[in-house]
Amino acid sequence: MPEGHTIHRLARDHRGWFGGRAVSTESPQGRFSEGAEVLTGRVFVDAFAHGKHLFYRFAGSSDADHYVHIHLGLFGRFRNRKSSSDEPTPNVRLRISGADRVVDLSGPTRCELLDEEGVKAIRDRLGPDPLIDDYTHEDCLASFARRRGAIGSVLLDQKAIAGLGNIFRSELLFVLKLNPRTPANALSPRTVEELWSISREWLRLGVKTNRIITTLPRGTTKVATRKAKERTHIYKAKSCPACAGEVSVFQLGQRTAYACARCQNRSD
DNA sequence: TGCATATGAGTAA
DNA sequence: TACTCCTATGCAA
Repeated sequence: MPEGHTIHRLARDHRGWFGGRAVSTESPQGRFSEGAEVLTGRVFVDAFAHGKHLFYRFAGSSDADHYVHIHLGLFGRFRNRKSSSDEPTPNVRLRISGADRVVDLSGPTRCELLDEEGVKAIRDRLGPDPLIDDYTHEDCLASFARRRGAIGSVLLDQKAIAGLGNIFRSELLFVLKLNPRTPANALSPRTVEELWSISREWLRLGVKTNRIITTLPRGTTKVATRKAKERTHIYKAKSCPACAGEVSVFQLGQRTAYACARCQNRSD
């Protein structure tokens, strides 16, 4: 279930469970055996996220620190295990075992060992992440201004803004009443600021609740249990929740987009 | 039981 | 643009 909030939540959890202590690592599947061998027994210093990318930092002994870069892609997922005596399934790429926590990673698009330079190279390619406080709506505005594509495509482009995925894309455009084909560089500063601020709120709520909820009134923090269909407005909806009209389903930026042609007519 | 689908992105052409 | 990686889930049969 990887949009950015999932990754930031994983970073937070893993930092809390393993941070500052030596852990053991293994690759039951075998595809990260060399990495696991380098890392096992080392101190897990930190975990952090940028967009949908997860990074671990491991202490070097006499050498430089080691980093792990993980990207879940569409299929990757982490599972928590009770203890290291639980047999991993054969497709587990990486298992990390700490004093009282064990996590299994399966199906990632990327799971690789990097040095500090390597981490920097990846982060340099990523756009501003609404969950990272160093970035502001100004960064987002500057980024959008440089792009010619439709806002519906740009929202999925991790170089433009990092951490949003296909669900948040449709939901953001819906609440802003924006036509997905509006050029990103045509949006007013005010609209971009609003887009940034809503993204931040939704992603933060996502970190907290571990799910995507876009239907809470702005500023609300109390989350009532909601059925899946009530958590989003337009994504995969049959009809528009505002006008009851038909939802248009189309490909935009290589992915399926959902929008109401009647309500989302702003071009800014 | 089996198949379509999915919240992603790199690479080749 | 098309193809590839790779796994889990939900729903139809």
